[in-house]
Amino acid sequence: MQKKRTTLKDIARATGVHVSTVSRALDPAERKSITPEVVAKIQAAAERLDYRPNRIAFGLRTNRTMTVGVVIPDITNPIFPPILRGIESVLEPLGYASIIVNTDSEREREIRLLEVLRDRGVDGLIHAAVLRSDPSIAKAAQDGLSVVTLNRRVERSNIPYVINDEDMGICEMLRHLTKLGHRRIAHLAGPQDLSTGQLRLAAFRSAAERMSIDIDPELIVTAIRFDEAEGARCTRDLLASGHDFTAVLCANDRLALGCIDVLRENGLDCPSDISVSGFNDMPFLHLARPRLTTVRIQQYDAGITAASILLRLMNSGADDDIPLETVLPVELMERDSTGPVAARRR
Amino acid sequence: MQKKRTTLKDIARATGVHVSTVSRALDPAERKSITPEVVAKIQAAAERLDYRPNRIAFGLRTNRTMTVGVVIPDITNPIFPPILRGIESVLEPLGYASIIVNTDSEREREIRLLEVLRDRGVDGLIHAAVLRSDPSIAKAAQDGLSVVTLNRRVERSNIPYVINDEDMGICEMLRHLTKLGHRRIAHLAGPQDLSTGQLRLAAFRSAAERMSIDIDPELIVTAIRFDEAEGARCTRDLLASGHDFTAVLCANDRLALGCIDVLRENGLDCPSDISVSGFNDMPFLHLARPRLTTVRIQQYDAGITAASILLRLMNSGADDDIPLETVLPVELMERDSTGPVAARRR
DNA sequence: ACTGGATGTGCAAACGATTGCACGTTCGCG
DNA sequence: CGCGAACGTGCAATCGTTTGCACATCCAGT
Repeated sequence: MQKKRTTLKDIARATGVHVSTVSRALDPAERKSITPEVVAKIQAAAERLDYRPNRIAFGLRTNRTMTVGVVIPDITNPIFPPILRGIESVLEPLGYASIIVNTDSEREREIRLLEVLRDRGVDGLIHAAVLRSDPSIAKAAQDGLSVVTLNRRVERSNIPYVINDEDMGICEMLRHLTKLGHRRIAHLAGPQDLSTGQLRLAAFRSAAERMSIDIDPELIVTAIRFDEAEGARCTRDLLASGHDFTAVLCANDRLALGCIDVLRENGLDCPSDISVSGFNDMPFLHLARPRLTTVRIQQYDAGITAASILLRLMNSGADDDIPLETVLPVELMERDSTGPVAARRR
Repeated sequence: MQKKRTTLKDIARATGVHVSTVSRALDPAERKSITPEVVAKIQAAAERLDYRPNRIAFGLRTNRTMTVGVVIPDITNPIFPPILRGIESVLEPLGYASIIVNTDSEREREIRLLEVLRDRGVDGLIHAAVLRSDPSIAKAAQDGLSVVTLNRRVERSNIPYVINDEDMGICEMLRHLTKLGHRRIAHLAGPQDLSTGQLRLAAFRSAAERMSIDIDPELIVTAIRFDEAEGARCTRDLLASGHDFTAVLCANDRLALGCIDVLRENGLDCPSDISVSGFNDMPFLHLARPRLTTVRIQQYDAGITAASILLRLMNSGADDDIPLETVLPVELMERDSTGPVAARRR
């Protein structure tokens, strides 16, 4: 079907040398061991015949596919596209291609897709969908596959990871809320089987302690997914509990959006009645009203960083000391969804 | 580095048969030519040794990589993730992986990435970023590569394409606006080197003619990109022209968002002063206020359809008659950004 | 002039699978 | 009982590269 491509053999025939000589002449590293005129002749022929190396054959011989796998929960979640572009921006110029797979946060799916990627002989893996304890990925790393995790980390392993400064983000947000006079602050926590959810909850607790704010345990409710529906459900629970609160610090933006919707349904205005904050500053968030106060994380840079570390990992002589942990700075984005606590509720 | 995987040879050694026998026993199509007991023995060994076929070797031998390339302008544009999930939903279960590349609508980049994909020996290509006249992709198709284009089509070629019913969408939107009393309707057209931009403008013209609405040529302004900034610029031009209008029908949602911003800047309210409509109904649009009246296209289904056609193309005996054109239905979404024309402006 | 080390090129074996062909059994049928 | 077809398995080539090794050739040093 495909018009057949020219191979080393074709060039060898055209120039009257052996295919191994052609191979060497075309390889910058080996080129020096070949007479310059021969190299020139071969390069000319390669050019003329429009030679393009067969990556499949290369891969079979060298066991390097120049391909990396990227595992994410779901590409339709808008925080991932910028991350992918970040990854691509460092890997693509070096000749790597990436295969992106969506786990939908399902363990079965994740395991199967991991198999698929390994079957395809990826040289490395960027994993942005690991669970806190994730045997399959730990095993892959054990087997010698280069792995970096992104946004999340797998505990008790030496897999390098790139995360955001969750502590700082939560802490600044809490400070922001207290500065506005809030004391009864609810936390809409993320899934506890994900390190982001867990870290942000822990950060919330410790920051509250440091600032000596009493946290009513009933005001901490845990979502089982990071989405609007769960944000809505948790907020309903919060309201139903009867415990009073003037602000809700949410573990991510989507929970916050769901939260605001339910407040509105119940006749509560954000921010004049209740302040709500998010986390991530996801793309297109600027469309929402009120504009959400949130913590911006560096999505594109996270991709760049993870890819760079993966590169070092793949090329390391094992002597290379790769940083196990990279924490990216975050930034508080004060917008309209948080405001001073209403006088009557103080 | 990688712990080495078990190969056919290992199984052959373990079971005392020849590697070719192992190959056949493991291939459902060839299996019937082997004694059942032998098959059983081989399968058991394969199981025990955790055999996983090497796709690279398979690819080299058979010239099928079970990989498809997906070319899009930019993954951070939210209409693409659902499309990708649609594609994945049909291809992944069949063992295909996809390599996604972003062209940023740059011709150079597109050409280079196309090369990359061909070098990697993709079995087929779904291209959602073609230009109206796109020699490089036409050439690829000519060379025998299976190609389907999505959302756009390349003219004067027999490359199958999947598009939306732009005509119907524009027509219904226009009808909707006229029903609200609008007569002086501006069109914010998309880039004319993209088939969507061109088709929607043509649809606008012909629909207006059919409905006998006079279109002031000065009220048609053309964006050079499909983004908010261009929507803003064009709207400024529109206002500066001094020609009066009560509604702006935009060629896509992002143009509409930019348009509404500029109207607001100029003290004009949408929809009470001027109605604005979009196209695509992109994800997260529901966050915007006013909620944008737009035309919903079937993003996920478009991915499914394109992938299905690609499959037929890749497996066709060439006798198979593949539909050249597939037009997906669209749906008018009436929301808050369009309203009756103000009495004083009638 | 002879030895010895460069230096450049060719040879052939990998990598792990698929597949046309040949070979040796076994079985059915006349 | 014998012949040929059918059946099951093995052999070896092949896909396009890379790469360790052998083998010439040449030149310098003694």
